[in-house]
Amino acid sequence: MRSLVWNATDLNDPMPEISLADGSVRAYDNPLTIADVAADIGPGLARAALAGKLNGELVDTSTLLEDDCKLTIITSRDEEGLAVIRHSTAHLLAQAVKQLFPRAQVTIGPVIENGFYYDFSYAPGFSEHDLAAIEKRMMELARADYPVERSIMARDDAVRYFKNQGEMYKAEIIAGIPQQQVVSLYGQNDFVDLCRGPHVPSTGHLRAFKLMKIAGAYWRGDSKNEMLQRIYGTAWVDRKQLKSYLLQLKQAEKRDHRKLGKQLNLFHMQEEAPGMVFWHPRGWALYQVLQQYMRTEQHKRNYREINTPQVVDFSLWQRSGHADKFGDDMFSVQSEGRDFALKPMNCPCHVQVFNQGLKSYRDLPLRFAEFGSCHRNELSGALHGLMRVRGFVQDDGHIFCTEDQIQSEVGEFIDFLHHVYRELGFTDVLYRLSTRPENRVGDEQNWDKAEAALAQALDDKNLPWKTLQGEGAFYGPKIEFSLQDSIGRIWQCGTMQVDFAMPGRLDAQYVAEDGARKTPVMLHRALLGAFERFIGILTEHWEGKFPVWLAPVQAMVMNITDKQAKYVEGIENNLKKQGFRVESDLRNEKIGFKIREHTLQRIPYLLVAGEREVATNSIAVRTQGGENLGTMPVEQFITDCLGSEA
RNA sequence: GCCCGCAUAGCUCAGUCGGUAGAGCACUUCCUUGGUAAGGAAGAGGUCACCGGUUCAAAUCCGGUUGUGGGCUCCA
Repeated sequence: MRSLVWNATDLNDPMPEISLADGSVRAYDNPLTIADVAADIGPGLARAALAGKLNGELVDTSTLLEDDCKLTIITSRDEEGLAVIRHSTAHLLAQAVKQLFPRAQVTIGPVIENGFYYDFSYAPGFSEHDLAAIEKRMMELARADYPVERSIMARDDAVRYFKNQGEMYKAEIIAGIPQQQVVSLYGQNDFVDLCRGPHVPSTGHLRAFKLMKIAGAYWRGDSKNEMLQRIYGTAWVDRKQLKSYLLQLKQAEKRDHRKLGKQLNLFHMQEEAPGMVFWHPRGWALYQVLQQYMRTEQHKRNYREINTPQVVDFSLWQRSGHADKFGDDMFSVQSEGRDFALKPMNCPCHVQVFNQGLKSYRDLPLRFAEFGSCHRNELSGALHGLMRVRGFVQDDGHIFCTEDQIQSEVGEFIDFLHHVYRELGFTDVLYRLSTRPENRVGDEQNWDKAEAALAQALDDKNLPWKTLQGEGAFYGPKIEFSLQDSIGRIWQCGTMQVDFAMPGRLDAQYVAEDGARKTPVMLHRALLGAFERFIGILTEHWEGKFPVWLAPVQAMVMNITDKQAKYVEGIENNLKKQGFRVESDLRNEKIGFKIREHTLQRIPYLLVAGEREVATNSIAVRTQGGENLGTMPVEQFITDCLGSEA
């Protein structure tokens, strides 16, 4: 092998000429692999090379270079390198599992955020206690540094090969590939798996991984299929990165709203009411502030607040179409021989309000809002703290309008939502457009129109959005506005849904300009979604350190000795009269003790009154962060710290 | 609903090999009246989630139920 520095005159040279990422070009007198090129550049790179990017395509280092090409050597410093490591670690897991549990069948093992998983079919099932042994075997296999070798096979041969191995799931996957296609297999020691690749050159490159948890997962993601055993793992370039990731997870745990909810005494849940919340004084204060804030903001935007019944005869849900699709998930109430349901949503009730009195096109757009209390009997396994509950209150709203008004209404709504999210501290919003599902009502043209209207609205605002194919509601497509919790799970909060179907089903009409009766379009929308979920997200986002205007208790007033008790109560009452959320702590404890306690309770301002403050008719102000703002009269504290929003 | 964990005092958690339960904080009482992240002492507090089984004996082993945690599925 001979490497030459590129000479611009050799244009007809048959040797492979390789343009590298740094702009240099190398030519060789015979075909060679990416690993060879790496070795030619330097022994350090030869050791570090995990894969190559050949003309933009990610390939193995064993790939033979025969023609001129553009090549980037991928190492663990590249994002793609880490993905390759994770993918190869998934294979390592499968190899270890096959060695320890020969009867287990392999299925798929993709890379996910922070790691990978692998799904196995194994009738006796794995237990979390098995993970340690599997992980130990993985370490041994990695240390053995087996070369990872790629080979190809005709599709039908591959199907036969895996069937012979007893790997029925693999055979089924390969049988789904077009017949004329060849498939690639990757082998390491005694283990062979179907895979597109690429993979690390040898198992020794896998140095920092940890198996995290075990879960069930349906074959091909369908709950009608059998359940497989999924093992999740995390993998990193080195031990240091792994350690820092695990530490990060541990720290995120401290922000968990369930933990903070208990520590800050916001709410609790108990066995007698699974999935429903008992709000404590401080949690309810937060809830009420949030609700009042939303009420004010909606009022500014010409929403009319209404309120509709909790218990409604089943016949209404049948007419709306909800009983058909969600009947089993509704709480039912039998009384006086009639079947009622606890309302699972507010829209049919809003149509009832709309239907009272004849509406004119001049009334549109008509915007109804309700803090609507809803109950849904969610699957027990779906419940999750405040994020997924069975009883909740939506900041629901329905806009009745004409088709021509859709675009501007959706646009205004997005602005509204951004305003609210910004004031609550959220700037990272995920935008998704969920399109027509298989089970749906309404005709196709209306679905076309509705989906196009929503897409257009997102584009008009220049928002980065993704499509969720088939994820829309049964009556219309929706934009989902989602936020993330402390460990990155995505939760839908806001929504905007275009509905051409339900108004017609429930006989909503208005009189148009020409005197004809027409059916309005209905826009279902929520900004927070459910107060419960939003407060969960809000708590994790602020780590319980809410901004003053949201804080359940804005200030705690405390005395140094019993002699200042009266004075402190006076301050407390004064602030309360002005509408602030204030408490006092007159306990016979040292001031350091009280400061510690209320600081841990994340109270924004701690007000201390001792002899000096009483003498000067003032208070000493300390922030939650520990900053001493000095001594000042109450009036000054209000203007400087609380603002005037009480 | 499904898969895998977990459930001990108000909270956070110990509890070995099966031999009738322990700490810290919180709580109550007393002492202390102390100037910005834990002052001291004493006391009280548990049908070990619930139901059943094995055993001379179960917090501990086995089965079931409920709740809960992590996933899957679902999410009007």
